[in-house]
Amino acid sequence: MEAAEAGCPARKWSLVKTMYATTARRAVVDLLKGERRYLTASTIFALLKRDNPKLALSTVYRTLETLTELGSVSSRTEPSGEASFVYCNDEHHHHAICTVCGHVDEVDCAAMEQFRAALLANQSFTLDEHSVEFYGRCTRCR
Amino acid sequence: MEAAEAGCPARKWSLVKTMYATTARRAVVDLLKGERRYLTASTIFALLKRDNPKLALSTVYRTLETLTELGSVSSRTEPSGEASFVYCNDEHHHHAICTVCGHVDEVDCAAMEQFRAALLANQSFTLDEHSVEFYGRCTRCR
DNA sequence: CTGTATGCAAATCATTTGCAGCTTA
DNA sequence: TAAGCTGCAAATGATTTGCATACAG
Repeated sequence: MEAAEAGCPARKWSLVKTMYATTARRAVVDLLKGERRYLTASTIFALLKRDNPKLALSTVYRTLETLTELGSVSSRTEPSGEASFVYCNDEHHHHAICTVCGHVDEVDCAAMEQFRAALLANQSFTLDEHSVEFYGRCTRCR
Repeated sequence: MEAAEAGCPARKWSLVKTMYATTARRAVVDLLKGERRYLTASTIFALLKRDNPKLALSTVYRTLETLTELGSVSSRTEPSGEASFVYCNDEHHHHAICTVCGHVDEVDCAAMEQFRAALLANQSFTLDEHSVEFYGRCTRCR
């Protein structure tokens, strides 16, 4: 573990050569775009297995890794320790997660600027990046 | 994976019966209190192994689990997938992590209230819990 | 065709667990 | 002493990897 980059959300772009629009990839993306909530690799695998009987779990993992590098997918770690993934555009990385249905919305956080100023003033901490997750109830579940 | 509790930071208190103040536990707590930065179980194990040659990695894991339940320790997941832990008091759960030295400070976030109001007004999201991590440079590393 | 992606099975690796012996209160 | 710990080694379980085959462009 590197202290200097203790989990700071890295934005890495592989030197993408060519990206084949394969059946498996389309399936994963379509599913995630439709769900809009965090799903584990095995859940995704199970859901897609129906229509793609010969799909392999390793392919799901490889696809999720690729999508994450591209910034189309964001991941988190469930309390159980498993990784889970949501579809999201590359710009936003602040999520409002419904504790009832699991629905994930992206959040606009202009207010974060105030935090940055307060942090610097109060404890001389220069804010560079932040990782935020909000838990609550979405419109439908209130 | 449970959608309804998609990683919402649970605060669980085991029905603590008796807690023996063993050598291993004291060692782990002392180390974490001194470091104040996220350390993985194996790093902790390696550091303590010096003075406690017969310490077992499984004991470190069990101790960290206990401390987490008690609220004395908070954990996160490194990009590598390993879990890492910091000492912290039970009250605060907002960390300012230095991207240079890894030092973890606790953050007072009264400003979060403004977020709550904005979220509700802008996208009808009722904020219950939030998990926040700030990355930046601490006083010493600026 | 040629570079990629996939399936399958085997390999990793962090974390957990069973159990007999050792400690703490 | 008795209820809790610990070490050790074996068991788990998620994620990764090697490789021969199947596709996409």
